Amino acid sequence: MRITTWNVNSVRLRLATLERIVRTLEPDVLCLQEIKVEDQLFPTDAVKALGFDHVLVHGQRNYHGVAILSKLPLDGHAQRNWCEVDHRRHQITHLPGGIELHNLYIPSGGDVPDRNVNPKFAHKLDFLAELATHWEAEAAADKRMIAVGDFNIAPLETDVWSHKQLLDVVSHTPIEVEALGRLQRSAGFVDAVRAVIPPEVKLYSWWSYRARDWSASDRGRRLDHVWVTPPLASAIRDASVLREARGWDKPSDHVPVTVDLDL
DNA sequence: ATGGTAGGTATCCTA
Repeated sequence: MRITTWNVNSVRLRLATLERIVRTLEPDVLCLQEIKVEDQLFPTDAVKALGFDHVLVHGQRNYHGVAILSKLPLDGHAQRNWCEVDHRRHQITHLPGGIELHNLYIPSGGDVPDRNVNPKFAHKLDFLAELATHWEAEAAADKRMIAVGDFNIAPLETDVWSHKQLLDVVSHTPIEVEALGRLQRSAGFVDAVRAVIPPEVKLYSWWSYRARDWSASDRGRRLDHVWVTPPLASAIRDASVLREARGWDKPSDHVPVTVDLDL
């Protein structure tokens, strides 16, 4: 099974790019974040025409929103809110074999990495903590689970273009990296991408729109992740980041991250 | 130290 996660940054504006990504990667399951559209206006017919018979949308107007497109049948559809904030950031379904799939858009956290002056940063940390507490309580490490999405944190030194220069930049601060670490430990998650591509190798999935030349400056961060619980760790076969998609017409600022599992 | 771009919406918010 091939699963891809991609922050699409407006699904309606990006349908041609979505089609090119599907033709290039041929994923069985494609998890989208930041669809920026409410459920009724999601282009369901267009994605079904790409071969995804099973479509689960958890959208909202203007901001956030997640969707799962699948060629495999999906069982159930749950949505979760964290921190009592009505943002559509988390949906859950089941893949064949009873595998629980989580599609996540973790809050970006604003500009100032101080929870006392920046409510968005506090929300990001609280979101991570509440989800970790939830997974710890249900002993999720024993379940067959996949968690994917835009986690908005680059945990490793090689996940950013400059570890030193980003230590005080939201997405790579020690407090965020620790919060993400607790979330990862909460269900014993294996970072499927780093299980394939060694942690020594620099690897990014996001480049700012603001760079004059994103590829030349290459100031990227690895914000998008695919994690699996221990019962699925031995199924990991391959992982890749479609860097070239950042250079296509009408790119998202994120590129797709793909993992192959032998289930 | 600063400002740079993009998307959706409404003339600003979020990333």
